[in-house]
Amino acid sequence: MKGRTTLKDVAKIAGVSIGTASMAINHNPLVNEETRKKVLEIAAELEYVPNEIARRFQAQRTNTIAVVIPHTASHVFSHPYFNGIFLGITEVLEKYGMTLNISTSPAETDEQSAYQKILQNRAADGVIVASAAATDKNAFRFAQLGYPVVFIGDFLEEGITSVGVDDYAGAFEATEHLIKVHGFSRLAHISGPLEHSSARTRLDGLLEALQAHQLELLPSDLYEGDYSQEAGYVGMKRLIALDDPPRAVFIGNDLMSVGALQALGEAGLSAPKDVAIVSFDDVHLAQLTSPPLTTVRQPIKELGHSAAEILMERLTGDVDTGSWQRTTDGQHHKFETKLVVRRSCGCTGGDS
Amino acid sequence: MKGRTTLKDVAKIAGVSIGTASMAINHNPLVNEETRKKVLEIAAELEYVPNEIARRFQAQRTNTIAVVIPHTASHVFSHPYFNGIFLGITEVLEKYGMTLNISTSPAETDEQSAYQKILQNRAADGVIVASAAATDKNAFRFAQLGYPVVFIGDFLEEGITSVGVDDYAGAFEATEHLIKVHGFSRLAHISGPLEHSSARTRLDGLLEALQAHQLELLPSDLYEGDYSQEAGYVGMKRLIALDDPPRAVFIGNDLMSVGALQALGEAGLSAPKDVAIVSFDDVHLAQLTSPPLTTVRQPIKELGHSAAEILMERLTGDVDTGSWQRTTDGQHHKFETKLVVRRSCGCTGGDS
DNA sequence: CTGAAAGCGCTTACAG
DNA sequence: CTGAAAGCGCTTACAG
Repeated sequence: MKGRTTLKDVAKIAGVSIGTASMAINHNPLVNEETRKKVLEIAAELEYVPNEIARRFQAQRTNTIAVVIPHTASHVFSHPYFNGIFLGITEVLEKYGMTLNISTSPAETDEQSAYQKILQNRAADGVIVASAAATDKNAFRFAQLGYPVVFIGDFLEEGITSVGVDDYAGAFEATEHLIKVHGFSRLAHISGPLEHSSARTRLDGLLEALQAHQLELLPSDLYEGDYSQEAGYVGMKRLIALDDPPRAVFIGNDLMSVGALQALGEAGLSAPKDVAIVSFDDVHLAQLTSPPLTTVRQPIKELGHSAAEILMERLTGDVDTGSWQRTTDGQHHKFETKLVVRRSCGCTGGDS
Repeated sequence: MKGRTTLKDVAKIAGVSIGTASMAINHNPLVNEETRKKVLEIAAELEYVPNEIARRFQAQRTNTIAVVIPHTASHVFSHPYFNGIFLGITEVLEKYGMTLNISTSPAETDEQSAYQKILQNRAADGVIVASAAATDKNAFRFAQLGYPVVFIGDFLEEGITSVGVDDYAGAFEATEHLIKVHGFSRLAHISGPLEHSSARTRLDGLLEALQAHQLELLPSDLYEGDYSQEAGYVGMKRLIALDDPPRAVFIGNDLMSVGALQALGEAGLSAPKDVAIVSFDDVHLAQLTSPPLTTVRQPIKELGHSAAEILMERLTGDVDTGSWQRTTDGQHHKFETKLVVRRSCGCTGGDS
């Protein structure tokens, strides 16, 4: 910190100019072998470490990728979904020597500020936006300002690159499983926040599957949650309090299913005996509940992975071509989902 | 990105010097009210955003705190413990407008590199080290280099500030619960990696509690794990394969208990009927297993919180006093633990 | 109250 | 192959 040795010190002692010292240290082939050796030697002796901030300033690059998640830190760090996202992103950033900057909001109602922090500082070379509402305009500002940006989720706007999952097919399959395998003719649904396209699309998949079997969703059988455990708890309480409670529920994510299971337990009920449950995500938790959850697996880590790869491609691609608008701009990558059958639906299957 | 408007642009159009423009934008009271207004107006018009990298360079501060965890990203993001740590840290950094930089290692055997990344770059104003082995010398380099650093865990070296938990008392209480409440006279233990002081200290607590009741730990009743679910699984398999398997196990953390429960299930056994289990951590998972875990609660989020607060205090304290070696240097903060009784130990208690 | 200058530590053309 | 200079965008003394 204090009096750190600088390039200037190294250069002086090595008896060369700062420029030469710089090139030596960066292994620029222009510099003479012997000179380089000497410089490196002195640098080692003085324990010289390049000042990264100065480098970044010089290069006008931060070597940082921001992940913007317009929710509170508490939300983000308690939802296993984001863990998977972070893991995927981190793995690729590590490869590129980049750093991850997680930007959350101080209050759930103040989603703006997660964006603001990045926009204000411009302290990132690129941005990944996750779990934003489809209606969230903030997200688009990054793109407008020329930031390389990749969305995780369904953003079908022009010119935006996104990676997502086939929520529709996943929900459809989950629904059909309850109808065709278990013979239910009435399904309830605890959804995520419907201004999120993931929640909306899962609902659509459910509705279509119902319709394909000439079934309908009763208005009282739909509870809109927010993907939290609490919401699943409340939602299930509501459903079982109905005069004629549903016997099968498709729940928008695993965390809500955990809450739903709790609500059942408290009411002296259990899944799948009283209520069959099919869920979405297949996070680690899904195997631990009792019964373990039948759930639509989405490749969460791969989402992060792929978002980061695409972003890095754009960042390095930009450097190569000098152009800011080429490459994958506006593409939508979609991963397949897969129903993992465990026991909450009434199957007696294994526990994989 | 490209042609961003700079202070110079603003200054020119506003018809003032760059210095004045700078002061105006930073609300320096020296500058005349009218001048400031004009500058601000022009700045808004041009959508001027200060270049944060330049600012950092100028101030030689990164506004970033590094959290160094010498494990792989995959380890870090799958252990709920770290979620709690991140949450606590993030909440305070948000308050100070600082950014979090999570530094992990590409390979579990390569713990060095988590440190290296920070050391090399110096791209952080301060460092929090978590989950380092007691033998891990790397950690001390930060302090040697004059970095403000706070350890999470038990680091009783001179001059190092740490925040930790009373592992000893927690383990002692857990052990006594099994002995005194449930009447066991033989306990097994699945520990964390014993080069980590948390694991070592929990083992010590167990041993002391046993000894206080004239009991001993059989060598074959100790399995050294690594805090992973897998380790708990393997450890429990080993224990139940003994000729005379133990009927009660103290397990070093909740994640291993999850694995242990799996092993029991596969063997057609269950807790607490066949084996009573008391665990450590009380992460979210602990409530979800069946049976829910009786476990020693440690205030994980508070650890992160407190580590970050201490660090920020030092960082801002340093600024105030201009001295780098004052304040909390070398203090050890210790949080209390508390046994949360659920059902894995054989109690029939509630589920809180 | 404001302008001109120096400087944070590096890298990168440009001469030589 | 190397040195001297310019410059990345800001802030902070220092004159005036």
